[in-house]
Amino acid sequence: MPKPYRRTNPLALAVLGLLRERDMHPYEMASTLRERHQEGSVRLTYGSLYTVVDALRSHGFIDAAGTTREGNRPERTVYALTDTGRAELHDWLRDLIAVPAKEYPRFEAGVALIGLLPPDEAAALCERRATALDEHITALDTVKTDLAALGLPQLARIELDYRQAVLRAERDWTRWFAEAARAGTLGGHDFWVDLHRGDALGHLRDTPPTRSPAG
Amino acid sequence: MPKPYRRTNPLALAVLGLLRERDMHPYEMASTLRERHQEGSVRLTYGSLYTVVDALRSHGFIDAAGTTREGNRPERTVYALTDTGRAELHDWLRDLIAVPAKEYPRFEAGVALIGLLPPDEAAALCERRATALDEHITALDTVKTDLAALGLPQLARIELDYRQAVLRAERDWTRWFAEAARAGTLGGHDFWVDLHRGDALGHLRDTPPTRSPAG
DNA sequence: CGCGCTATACTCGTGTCCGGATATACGGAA
DNA sequence: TTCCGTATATCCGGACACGAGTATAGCGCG
Repeated sequence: MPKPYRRTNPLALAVLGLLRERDMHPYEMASTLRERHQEGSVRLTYGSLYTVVDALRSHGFIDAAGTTREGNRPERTVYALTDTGRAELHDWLRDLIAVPAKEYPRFEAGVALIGLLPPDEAAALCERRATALDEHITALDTVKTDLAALGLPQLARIELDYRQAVLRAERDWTRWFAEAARAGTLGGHDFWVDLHRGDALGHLRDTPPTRSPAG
Repeated sequence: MPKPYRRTNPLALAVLGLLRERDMHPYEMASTLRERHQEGSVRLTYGSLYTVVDALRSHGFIDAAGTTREGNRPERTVYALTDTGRAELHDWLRDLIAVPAKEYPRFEAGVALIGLLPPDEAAALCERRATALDEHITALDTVKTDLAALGLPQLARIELDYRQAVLRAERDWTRWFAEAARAGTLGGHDFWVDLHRGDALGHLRDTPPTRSPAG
Protein backbone atom coordinates (compact mmCIF):
# COMPACT_ATOMS: atom_id res chain seq x y z
CA MET A 1 0.00 0.00 0.00
CA PRO A 2 2.17 2.78 -1.29
CA LYS A 3 0.60 5.98 -0.02
CA PRO A 4 -0.81 8.20 -2.74
CA TYR A 5 1.52 10.67 -4.38
CA ARG A 6 0.97 14.13 -2.92
CA ARG A 7 1.87 16.32 -5.90
CA THR A 8 3.77 18.80 -3.82
CA ASN A 9 6.75 20.08 -5.73
CA PRO A 10 5.97 21.33 -9.29
CA LEU A 11 9.54 20.38 -10.16
CA ALA A 12 8.23 16.81 -10.26
CA LEU A 13 5.72 17.86 -12.92
CA ALA A 14 8.49 19.40 -14.98
CA VAL A 15 10.52 16.18 -14.66
CA LEU A 16 7.59 14.12 -15.96
CA GLY A 17 7.18 16.61 -18.80
CA LEU A 18 10.82 16.27 -19.79
CA LEU A 19 10.80 12.48 -19.65
CA ARG A 20 7.79 12.44 -21.96
CA GLU A 21 10.19 13.64 -24.62
CA ARG A 22 13.11 11.33 -24.00
CA ASP A 23 14.97 9.41 -21.31
CA MET A 24 17.28 11.56 -19.24
CA HIS A 25 19.52 11.56 -16.20
CA PRO A 26 18.83 14.18 -13.51
CA TYR A 27 21.64 16.53 -14.37
CA GLU A 28 20.48 16.55 -17.97
CA MET A 29 16.97 17.45 -16.80
CA ALA A 30 18.37 20.43 -14.94
CA SER A 31 20.39 21.69 -17.91
CA THR A 32 17.46 21.22 -20.27
CA LEU A 33 15.16 23.15 -17.96
CA ARG A 34 17.71 25.96 -17.78
CA GLU A 35 18.16 25.97 -21.54
CA ARG A 36 14.43 26.49 -21.95
CA HIS A 37 14.22 29.18 -19.29
CA GLN A 38 11.80 27.01 -17.31
CA GLU A 39 13.68 27.81 -14.12
CA GLY A 40 11.67 31.02 -14.22
CA SER A 41 8.42 29.20 -13.60
CA VAL A 42 9.63 26.17 -11.63
CA ARG A 43 12.02 26.38 -8.70
CA LEU A 44 15.08 24.31 -9.55
CA THR A 45 17.67 23.20 -7.00
CA TYR A 46 19.81 20.10 -7.25
CA GLY A 47 18.94 18.94 -3.78
CA SER A 48 15.24 18.94 -4.60
CA LEU A 49 15.78 17.48 -8.04
CA TYR A 50 17.32 14.25 -6.76
CA THR A 51 14.79 13.97 -3.93
CA VAL A 52 11.93 14.45 -6.36
CA VAL A 53 13.28 11.99 -8.92
CA ASP A 54 13.61 9.39 -6.21
CA ALA A 55 10.06 10.00 -4.99
CA LEU A 56 8.72 9.64 -8.55
CA ARG A 57 10.64 6.39 -8.93
CA SER A 58 9.34 4.99 -5.66
CA HIS A 59 5.79 5.75 -6.81
CA GLY A 60 6.37 3.94 -10.10
CA PHE A 61 5.99 7.01 -12.30
CA ILE A 62 9.51 6.69 -13.66
CA ASP A 63 11.97 3.82 -14.04
CA ALA A 64 15.73 3.61 -13.96
CA ALA A 65 16.41 2.72 -17.59
CA GLY A 66 20.08 1.98 -16.94
CA THR A 67 23.31 3.54 -15.81
CA THR A 68 26.14 4.88 -17.88
CA ARG A 69 29.58 6.15 -17.08
CA GLU A 70 31.96 8.35 -19.00
CA GLY A 71 35.58 7.95 -18.03
CA ASN A 72 35.94 8.29 -14.32
CA ARG A 73 32.99 10.63 -13.84
CA PRO A 74 30.31 9.67 -11.35
CA GLU A 75 27.85 7.14 -12.63
CA ARG A 76 24.73 8.55 -14.21
CA THR A 77 21.34 6.96 -13.79
CA VAL A 78 19.07 7.47 -16.77
CA TYR A 79 15.33 7.48 -16.12
CA ALA A 80 12.33 6.73 -18.33
CA LEU A 81 8.65 7.57 -18.01
CA THR A 82 6.28 4.67 -17.25
CA ASP A 83 2.67 4.39 -18.38
CA THR A 84 1.34 5.35 -14.96
CA GLY A 85 3.79 8.23 -15.00
CA ARG A 86 2.36 9.43 -18.28
CA ALA A 87 -1.15 9.24 -16.85
CA GLU A 88 -0.01 11.08 -13.73
CA LEU A 89 1.48 13.88 -15.80
CA HIS A 90 -1.70 14.31 -17.79
CA ASP A 91 -3.92 14.19 -14.74
CA TRP A 92 -1.83 16.52 -12.64
CA LEU A 93 -1.61 19.04 -15.44
CA ARG A 94 -5.36 19.07 -16.01
CA ASP A 95 -5.94 19.56 -12.31
CA LEU A 96 -3.35 22.30 -12.01
CA ILE A 97 -4.99 24.28 -14.77
CA ALA A 98 -8.66 23.76 -14.06
CA VAL A 99 -8.65 24.16 -10.28
CA PRO A 100 -7.16 27.33 -8.79
CA ALA A 101 -5.11 26.40 -5.73
CA LYS A 102 -4.86 28.70 -2.77
CA GLU A 103 -1.45 30.37 -2.87
CA TYR A 104 0.19 32.38 -0.12
CA PRO A 105 2.34 35.08 -1.75
CA ARG A 106 4.67 36.65 0.79
CA PHE A 107 3.67 40.16 -0.13
CA GLU A 108 0.09 39.49 0.90
CA ALA A 109 1.28 38.59 4.40
CA GLY A 110 3.16 41.88 4.43
CA VAL A 111 0.15 43.87 3.26
CA ALA A 112 -1.97 42.35 6.03
CA LEU A 113 0.46 43.85 8.56
CA ILE A 114 1.25 47.08 6.75
CA GLY A 115 -0.61 49.11 9.37
CA LEU A 116 2.30 48.37 11.71
CA LEU A 117 4.39 50.83 9.69
CA PRO A 118 3.60 54.56 9.62
CA PRO A 119 1.72 55.70 6.49
CA ASP A 120 4.51 57.69 4.89
CA GLU A 121 7.03 54.91 5.36
CA ALA A 122 4.57 52.38 3.96
CA ALA A 123 4.03 54.62 0.94
CA ALA A 124 7.76 55.01 0.33
CA LEU A 125 8.36 51.26 0.54
CA CYS A 126 5.50 50.57 -1.86
CA GLU A 127 6.90 53.07 -4.33
CA ARG A 128 10.23 51.25 -4.17
CA ARG A 129 8.43 47.98 -4.83
CA ALA A 130 6.49 49.39 -7.76
CA THR A 131 9.69 50.60 -9.39
CA ALA A 132 11.32 47.21 -8.91
CA LEU A 133 8.26 45.56 -10.48
CA ASP A 134 8.51 47.92 -13.45
CA GLU A 135 12.06 46.79 -14.03
CA HIS A 136 11.02 43.17 -13.73
CA ILE A 137 8.34 43.63 -16.36
CA THR A 138 10.65 45.27 -18.88
CA ALA A 139 13.28 42.59 -18.21
CA LEU A 140 10.69 39.99 -19.23
CA ASP A 141 10.10 41.97 -22.41
CA THR A 142 13.71 41.52 -23.45
CA VAL A 143 13.57 37.81 -22.60
CA LYS A 144 10.53 37.53 -24.83
CA THR A 145 12.15 39.25 -27.78
CA ASP A 146 15.28 37.14 -27.31
CA LEU A 147 13.27 33.94 -27.46
CA ALA A 148 11.27 35.19 -30.43
CA ALA A 149 14.55 35.90 -32.21
CA LEU A 150 15.48 32.25 -31.68
CA GLY A 151 12.36 31.25 -33.57
CA LEU A 152 10.28 30.05 -30.64
CA PRO A 153 6.55 30.65 -31.21
CA GLN A 154 4.36 32.45 -28.70
CA LEU A 155 3.03 29.18 -27.29
CA ALA A 156 6.54 28.20 -26.28
CA ARG A 157 6.87 31.25 -24.06
CA ILE A 158 3.26 31.76 -23.04
CA GLU A 159 4.04 31.57 -19.32
CA LEU A 160 6.00 34.81 -19.71
CA ASP A 161 2.84 36.54 -20.93
CA TYR A 162 1.02 35.22 -17.91
CA ARG A 163 3.70 36.34 -15.50
CA GLN A 164 3.76 39.82 -17.01
CA ALA A 165 0.00 40.16 -16.73
CA VAL A 166 0.11 39.29 -13.04
CA LEU A 167 3.12 41.51 -12.37
CA ARG A 168 1.39 44.45 -14.00
CA ALA A 169 -1.64 44.01 -11.76
CA GLU A 170 0.65 43.81 -8.74
CA ARG A 171 2.48 46.95 -9.72
CA ASP A 172 -0.69 48.92 -10.41
CA TRP A 173 -2.19 47.96 -7.07
CA THR A 174 1.01 48.76 -5.20
CA ARG A 175 1.27 52.17 -6.81
CA TRP A 176 -2.39 52.90 -6.13
CA PHE A 177 -1.89 51.98 -2.49
CA ALA A 178 1.19 54.20 -2.13
CA GLU A 179 -0.72 57.16 -3.50
CA ALA A 180 -3.73 56.50 -1.32
CA ALA A 181 -1.55 56.20 1.78
CA ARG A 182 0.12 59.54 0.99
CA ALA A 183 -3.14 61.27 0.16
CA GLY A 184 -4.85 59.89 3.24
CA THR A 185 -7.84 58.61 1.31
CA LEU A 186 -7.91 55.09 2.78
CA GLY A 187 -10.71 54.19 5.15
CA GLY A 188 -9.21 54.30 8.65
CA HIS A 189 -6.44 56.73 7.79
CA ASP A 190 -6.89 58.91 10.88
CA PHE A 191 -6.65 55.89 13.11
CA TRP A 192 -3.51 54.85 11.23
CA VAL A 193 -1.89 58.24 11.79
CA ASP A 194 -2.82 58.26 15.48
CA LEU A 195 -1.23 54.88 15.97
CA HIS A 196 2.16 56.18 14.89
CA ARG A 197 2.09 59.62 16.46
CA GLY A 198 5.43 60.40 18.11
CA ASP A 199 6.99 57.43 16.39
CA ALA A 200 9.82 59.56 15.02
CA LEU A 201 12.50 56.97 15.67
CA GLY A 202 10.67 54.46 13.57
CA HIS A 203 10.25 51.70 16.10
CA LEU A 204 6.84 50.32 16.78
CA ARG A 205 4.53 51.36 19.53
CA ASP A 206 4.36 49.32 22.70
CA THR A 207 0.68 49.12 23.43
CA PRO A 208 -1.69 50.07 20.65
CA PRO A 209 -5.20 51.13 21.63
CA THR A 210 -7.84 48.39 21.89
CA ARG A 211 -7.15 46.49 18.70
CA SER A 212 -4.49 45.95 16.09
CA PRO A 213 -4.39 48.45 13.23
CA ALA A 214 -4.73 45.46 10.94
CA GLY A 215 -7.53 43.79 12.80
CA MET B 1 27.35 31.47 16.94
CA PRO B 2 23.63 31.18 16.41
CA LYS B 3 23.13 31.07 12.67
CA PRO B 4 21.18 34.00 11.25
CA TYR B 5 17.42 33.68 11.13
CA ARG B 6 16.31 32.74 7.64
CA ARG B 7 12.86 34.32 7.49
CA THR B 8 11.33 31.36 5.79
CA ASN B 9 7.79 30.90 7.03
CA PRO B 10 5.60 34.08 6.97
CA LEU B 11 3.68 32.54 9.85
CA ALA B 12 6.61 33.64 12.00
CA LEU B 13 6.01 37.23 10.89
CA ALA B 14 2.37 36.95 11.88
CA VAL B 15 3.40 35.58 15.28
CA LEU B 16 5.70 38.56 15.87
CA GLY B 17 2.89 40.86 14.79
CA LEU B 18 0.49 39.32 17.29
CA LEU B 19 2.96 39.42 20.17
CA ARG B 20 3.50 43.12 19.51
CA GLU B 21 -0.02 43.57 20.81
CA ARG B 22 0.07 41.34 23.85
CA ASP B 23 1.61 38.18 25.28
CA MET B 24 0.02 34.99 24.03
CA HIS B 25 0.34 31.24 24.06
CA PRO B 26 0.51 29.48 20.69
CA TYR B 27 -3.01 28.17 20.61
CA GLU B 28 -4.29 31.68 21.33
CA MET B 29 -2.22 33.00 18.42
CA ALA B 30 -3.92 30.51 16.15
CA SER B 31 -7.43 31.42 17.30
CA THR B 32 -6.70 35.14 17.06
CA LEU B 33 -5.37 34.76 13.52
CA ARG B 34 -8.49 32.85 12.56
CA GLU B 35 -10.74 35.41 14.19
CA ARG B 36 -9.16 38.10 12.07
CA HIS B 37 -9.34 36.10 8.85
CA GLN B 38 -5.56 36.25 8.59
CA GLU B 39 -5.47 32.55 7.72
CA GLY B 40 -6.38 33.75 4.24
CA SER B 41 -3.05 35.46 3.76
CA VAL B 42 -0.81 33.32 5.98
CA ARG B 43 -0.79 29.52 5.94
CA LEU B 44 -1.65 28.32 9.42
CA THR B 45 -1.14 24.76 10.65
CA TYR B 46 -0.51 23.71 14.22
CA GLY B 47 2.56 21.70 13.37
CA SER B 48 4.23 24.70 11.77
CA LEU B 49 3.03 27.06 14.48
CA TYR B 50 4.84 25.26 17.26
CA THR B 51 7.94 24.73 15.12
CA VAL B 52 8.00 28.41 14.25
CA VAL B 53 7.45 29.62 17.80
CA ASP B 54 10.31 27.47 18.99
CA ALA B 55 12.59 28.79 16.26
CA LEU B 56 11.74 32.38 17.18
CA ARG B 57 12.49 31.61 20.81
CA SER B 58 15.83 30.01 20.02
CA HIS B 59 16.78 33.13 18.06
CA GLY B 60 15.87 35.38 20.96
CA PHE B 61 13.01 37.15 19.20
CA ILE B 62 10.48 35.97 21.76
CA ASP B 63 10.67 34.81 25.39
CA ALA B 64 8.67 32.38 27.44
CA ALA B 65 6.93 34.79 29.83
CA GLY B 66 5.62 31.99 32.04
CA THR B 67 3.36 28.98 32.07
CA THR B 68 -0.19 28.74 33.27
CA ARG B 69 -2.54 25.85 33.77
CA GLU B 70 -6.29 25.67 34.04
CA GLY B 71 -7.59 22.66 35.86
CA ASN B 72 -6.07 19.56 34.37
CA ARG B 73 -5.63 20.95 30.88
CA PRO B 74 -2.20 20.74 29.30
CA GLU B 75 0.16 23.45 30.43
CA ARG B 76 0.25 26.60 28.32
CA THR B 77 3.44 28.50 27.66
CA VAL B 78 2.85 32.21 27.21
CA TYR B 79 5.34 34.09 25.03
CA ALA B 80 6.37 37.75 24.90
CA LEU B 81 8.14 39.81 22.25
CA THR B 82 11.72 40.89 23.00
CA ASP B 83 13.38 44.07 21.78
CA THR B 84 15.33 42.24 19.10
CA GLY B 85 12.08 40.56 18.14
CA ARG B 86 10.45 43.93 17.69
CA ALA B 87 13.34 45.07 15.52
CA GLU B 88 13.17 41.87 13.52
CA LEU B 89 9.46 42.34 12.88
CA HIS B 90 9.99 45.88 11.65
CA ASP B 91 12.92 44.96 9.48
CA TRP B 92 11.35 41.89 7.97
CA LEU B 93 8.17 43.78 7.18
CA ARG B 94 10.03 46.61 5.46
CA ASP B 95 11.96 44.11 3.36
CA LEU B 96 8.89 42.09 2.47
CA ILE B 97 7.15 45.17 1.15
CA ALA B 98 9.96 47.01 -0.60
CA VAL B 99 11.66 44.08 -2.36
CA PRO B 100 9.55 41.83 -4.59
CA ALA B 101 10.53 38.22 -3.99
CA LYS B 102 10.44 35.69 -6.79
CA GLU B 103 7.37 33.52 -6.29
CA TYR B 104 6.55 30.28 -8.08
CA PRO B 105 2.76 30.04 -8.40
CA ARG B 106 1.70 26.53 -9.36
CA PHE B 107 -0.44 27.71 -12.24
CA GLU B 108 2.58 29.23 -13.96
CA ALA B 109 4.25 25.82 -13.97
CA GLY B 110 1.09 24.44 -15.54
CA VAL B 111 0.97 27.16 -18.18
CA ALA B 112 4.55 26.43 -19.16
CA LEU B 113 3.50 22.86 -20.00
CA ILE B 114 0.06 23.59 -21.40
CA GLY B 115 1.17 22.66 -24.90
CA LEU B 116 1.17 19.05 -23.72
CA LEU B 117 -2.63 19.17 -23.77
CA PRO B 118 -4.60 19.54 -27.01
CA PRO B 119 -5.85 23.10 -27.67
CA ASP B 120 -9.54 22.48 -27.16
CA GLU B 121 -8.97 20.64 -23.89
CA ALA B 122 -6.65 23.42 -22.69
CA ALA B 123 -9.32 25.98 -23.55
CA ALA B 124 -12.02 24.07 -21.69
CA LEU B 125 -9.87 23.69 -18.58
CA CYS B 126 -9.01 27.40 -18.62
CA GLU B 127 -12.68 28.30 -18.88
CA ARG B 128 -13.36 26.15 -15.83
CA ARG B 129 -10.59 27.94 -14.00
CA ALA B 130 -11.84 31.37 -14.97
CA THR B 131 -15.30 30.54 -13.65
CA ALA B 132 -13.82 29.30 -10.37
CA LEU B 133 -11.82 32.51 -10.09
CA ASP B 134 -14.99 34.55 -10.65
CA GLU B 135 -16.61 32.78 -7.74
CA HIS B 136 -13.55 33.35 -5.60
CA ILE B 137 -13.64 37.06 -6.31
CA THR B 138 -17.31 37.47 -5.44
CA ALA B 139 -16.78 35.39 -2.29
CA LEU B 140 -14.15 37.93 -1.23
CA ASP B 141 -16.70 40.66 -1.84
CA THR B 142 -19.03 39.18 0.74
CA VAL B 143 -16.16 38.77 3.22
CA LYS B 144 -15.36 42.44 2.71
CA THR B 145 -18.91 43.61 3.35
CA ASP B 146 -19.12 41.33 6.39
CA LEU B 147 -16.00 42.86 7.89
CA ALA B 148 -17.17 46.36 7.02
CA ALA B 149 -20.42 45.62 8.85
CA LEU B 150 -18.37 44.76 11.93
CA GLY B 151 -16.92 48.25 11.81
CA LEU B 152 -13.44 47.36 10.55
CA PRO B 153 -11.98 50.15 8.39
CA GLN B 154 -10.56 49.56 4.91
CA LEU B 155 -7.00 49.46 6.22
CA ALA B 156 -7.86 46.49 8.40
CA ARG B 157 -8.85 44.42 5.37
CA ILE B 158 -6.59 45.93 2.74
CA GLU B 159 -5.01 42.58 1.88
CA LEU B 160 -8.39 41.48 0.55
CA ASP B 161 -8.30 44.36 -1.93
CA TYR B 162 -4.87 43.26 -3.01
CA ARG B 163 -5.88 39.65 -3.42
CA GLN B 164 -8.91 40.62 -5.48
CA ALA B 165 -6.82 42.80 -7.78
CA VAL B 166 -4.43 39.93 -8.47
CA LEU B 167 -7.24 37.40 -8.88
CA ARG B 168 -8.95 39.63 -11.42
CA ALA B 169 -5.78 39.86 -13.48
CA GLU B 170 -5.41 36.08 -13.31
CA ARG B 171 -8.99 35.55 -14.39
CA ASP B 172 -8.76 38.00 -17.27
CA TRP B 173 -5.59 36.43 -18.60
CA THR B 174 -6.98 32.92 -18.27
CA ARG B 175 -10.14 33.84 -20.15
CA TRP B 176 -8.14 35.61 -22.83
CA PHE B 177 -5.99 32.52 -23.27
CA ALA B 178 -8.99 30.18 -23.51
CA GLU B 179 -10.48 32.31 -26.25
CA ALA B 180 -7.20 32.56 -28.13
CA ALA B 181 -6.69 28.80 -27.94
CA ARG B 182 -10.18 28.18 -29.35
CA ALA B 183 -9.84 30.82 -32.05
CA GLY B 184 -6.40 29.58 -33.07
CA THR B 185 -4.85 33.04 -32.88
CA LEU B 186 -1.82 32.12 -30.77
CA GLY B 187 1.58 32.11 -32.44
CA GLY B 188 2.45 28.45 -33.05
CA HIS B 189 -1.14 27.23 -33.16
CA ASP B 190 -0.69 25.04 -36.24
CA PHE B 191 2.23 23.31 -34.63
CA TRP B 192 0.14 22.80 -31.50
CA VAL B 193 -2.67 21.19 -33.49
CA ASP B 194 -0.25 18.93 -35.38
CA LEU B 195 1.23 17.69 -32.14
CA HIS B 196 -2.10 16.31 -31.00
CA ARG B 197 -3.45 14.98 -34.28
CA GLY B 198 -5.05 11.57 -33.76
CA ASP B 199 -4.96 12.10 -30.04
CA ALA B 200 -8.68 11.42 -29.72
CA LEU B 201 -8.32 9.33 -26.57
CA GLY B 202 -6.64 12.18 -24.81
CA HIS B 203 -3.37 10.51 -23.86
CA LEU B 204 -0.16 12.14 -24.79
CA ARG B 205 1.94 11.42 -27.84
CA ASP B 206 4.95 9.16 -27.53
CA THR B 207 7.54 10.96 -29.54
CA PRO B 208 6.87 14.56 -30.42
CA PRO B 209 8.71 16.00 -33.44
CA THR B 210 12.09 17.60 -32.78
CA ARG B 211 11.33 19.70 -29.73
CA SER B 212 8.78 20.06 -26.97
CA PRO B 213 5.75 22.20 -27.74
CA ALA B 214 6.73 24.26 -24.73
CA GLY B 215 10.38 24.54 -25.63
C1' DC C 1 -26.36 11.29 34.33
C1' DG C 2 -23.94 9.50 30.81
C1' DC C 3 -23.17 10.00 25.89
C1' DG C 4 -21.26 12.28 22.17
C1' DC C 5 -19.68 16.56 20.22
C1' DT C 6 -16.84 20.43 20.00
C1' DA C 7 -13.13 23.35 21.84
C1' DT C 8 -8.71 23.57 24.04
C1' DA C 9 -3.78 22.72 23.85
C1' DC C 10 -0.21 20.63 22.35
C1' DT C 11 3.21 16.63 20.38
C1' DC C 12 5.18 13.51 17.21
C1' DG C 13 6.63 11.17 13.09
C1' DT C 14 7.23 11.23 8.45
C1' DG C 15 8.17 13.20 4.38
C1' DT C 16 10.11 17.17 1.85
C1' DC C 17 13.28 20.69 0.75
C1' DC C 18 17.64 22.58 -0.23
C1' DG C 19 22.48 24.65 0.83
C1' DG C 20 26.64 23.12 0.50
C1' DA C 21 30.04 19.44 0.04
C1' DT C 22 32.27 16.06 -2.93
C1' DA C 23 34.71 14.40 -6.90
C1' DT C 24 36.06 14.09 -11.66
C1' DA C 25 36.89 16.14 -16.49
C1' DC C 26 38.51 19.55 -19.47
C1' DG C 27 40.18 23.68 -21.76
C1' DG C 28 43.05 27.65 -21.67
C1' DA C 29 46.40 30.70 -19.63
C1' DA C 30 50.78 31.58 -17.26
C1' DT D 1 53.28 21.66 -16.59
C1' DT D 2 50.60 23.13 -13.38
C1' DC D 3 47.04 25.89 -11.99
C1' DC D 4 42.45 27.65 -12.17
C1' DG D 5 37.94 28.24 -13.43
C1' DT D 6 33.93 26.03 -15.25
C1' DA D 7 31.05 22.09 -16.44
C1' DT D 8 29.58 17.46 -15.14
C1' DA D 9 27.06 14.64 -11.73
C1' DT D 10 25.45 13.30 -7.32
C1' DC D 11 24.79 12.95 -2.27
C1' DC D 12 24.22 14.21 2.60
C1' DG D 13 22.63 16.33 6.82
C1' DG D 14 19.90 19.16 8.96
C1' DA D 15 16.16 22.25 8.83
C1' DC D 16 11.42 22.65 7.78
C1' DA D 17 6.43 21.67 7.05
C1' DC D 18 2.37 19.61 8.39
C1' DG D 19 -1.15 15.83 8.90
C1' DA D 20 -2.54 13.06 12.29
C1' DG D 21 -2.67 11.72 16.89
C1' DT D 22 -3.39 12.51 22.04
C1' DA D 23 -5.69 14.00 26.02
C1' DT D 24 -8.61 16.83 28.85
C1' DA D 25 -12.62 20.06 29.53
C1' DG D 26 -17.11 21.61 29.12
C1' DC D 27 -21.73 21.63 27.30
C1' DG D 28 -26.09 20.27 25.52
C1' DC D 29 -29.51 16.72 25.03
C1' DG D 30 -32.34 12.93 25.86
